[in-house]
Amino acid sequence: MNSTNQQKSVGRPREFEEDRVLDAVMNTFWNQGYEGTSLKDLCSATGLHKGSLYQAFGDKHQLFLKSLKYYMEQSFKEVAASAYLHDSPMANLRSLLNEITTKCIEGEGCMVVNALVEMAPHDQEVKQMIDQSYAMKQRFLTDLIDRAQRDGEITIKQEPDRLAAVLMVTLAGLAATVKGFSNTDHISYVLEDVLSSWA
Amino acid sequence: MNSTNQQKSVGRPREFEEDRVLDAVMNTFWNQGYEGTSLKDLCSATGLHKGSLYQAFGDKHQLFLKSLKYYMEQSFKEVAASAYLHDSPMANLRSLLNEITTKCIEGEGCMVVNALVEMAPHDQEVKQMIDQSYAMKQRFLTDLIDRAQRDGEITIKQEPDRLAAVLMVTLAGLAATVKGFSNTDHISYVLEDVLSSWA
DNA sequence: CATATTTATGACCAATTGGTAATTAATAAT
DNA sequence: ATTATTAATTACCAATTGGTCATAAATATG
Repeated sequence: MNSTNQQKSVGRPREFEEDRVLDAVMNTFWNQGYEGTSLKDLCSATGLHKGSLYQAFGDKHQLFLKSLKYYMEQSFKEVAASAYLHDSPMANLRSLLNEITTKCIEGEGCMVVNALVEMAPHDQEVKQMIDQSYAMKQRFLTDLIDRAQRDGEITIKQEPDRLAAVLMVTLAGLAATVKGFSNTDHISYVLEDVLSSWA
Repeated sequence: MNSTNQQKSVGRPREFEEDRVLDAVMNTFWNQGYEGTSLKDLCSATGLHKGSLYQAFGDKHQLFLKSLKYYMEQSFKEVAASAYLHDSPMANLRSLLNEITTKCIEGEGCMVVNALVEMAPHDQEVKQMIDQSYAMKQRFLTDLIDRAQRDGEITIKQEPDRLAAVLMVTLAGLAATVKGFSNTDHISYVLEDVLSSWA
């Protein structure tokens, strides 16, 4: 295995980069949903024929799972960094929530929330993936809140994990709400307002 | 027009009650989504043939719009009453949010939030309907919050409409979150926690 | 009873769906 | 150069999709 992931192997070489394709697939599912996306859509988005798509990634459902996983990894990477910029846990929490809010507004929502609403009730695999990522994010927030409380920057007397649950629900709500409004001014203050009510 | 809505008219009489059908359609769209629901699904849910469905309600999209409108009316009726049970605005706000939370958990989500996530970005008519109902609910909450602030039961210094926006987003988040968890214990406290942080 | 009107039913339709398989092309190993 | 292996392309498939239409059935009117 080398750094460019182009290990020479027997047979005709791939003409596409897997991540480039996964990115296109992800974007298509992200803004059309699972049922709203046809294989034809995926082909025109990726430039591949469905035969190639199937051989490389499996059927539509597997393709969705892989693109969802890709989304989770990428978006977490993109966002988690903002939680380590400052010394104070509260400042880190603030900039994290700001970053998520910004990304959520720019991206017109969150693929995980889309999948949660459309698929989780009828798709055990999707449900499990979301469950896992939810638990991880919840722990991440709980930790930040806990430390902010010890620092005295959060004075409200409530269990950190319950406060984290409030943030998680609010963030999900943000991702949903954003899809209905062209003017997102009101919405962008919501997380700040929640946080400042804990001061 | 009479009270039973069974005005005798020329031609073969309908063999179904419009509201009964609309209710079945609503439930199907509610838990399968728009793209996830086929005409066959709607036929088996209502017991009608698609010819009848088309003649009575129009095509799939119109049928969705009508069932969404039906949902909005019914759910608002069901829930709004809990905001007039007590004298204190704060107590009314509390019981309203409790009622919504309970209904949301029982119904495994909210059809409006589902439609918001799945359709609003690509469907102008759905977007408008949701926009309207959102504005109305926001005003409803703003009014309650405003009066609770004047009563001194909400002490946090923030504009009522911004606090209402927080509640709206949190409620949307609740509707989304509920779809991923069989155990809804943690979630059921979220609205209470938000409210109590304003005390 | 005959007619006009509305509804229910089932046949029908072109287009699209997700998915498969056969063929051709490009590479590495021998 | 031949062969094995993998990928790209194309043709193909049954099933389902949303939607229409002709026909039969049920009622009110005359």
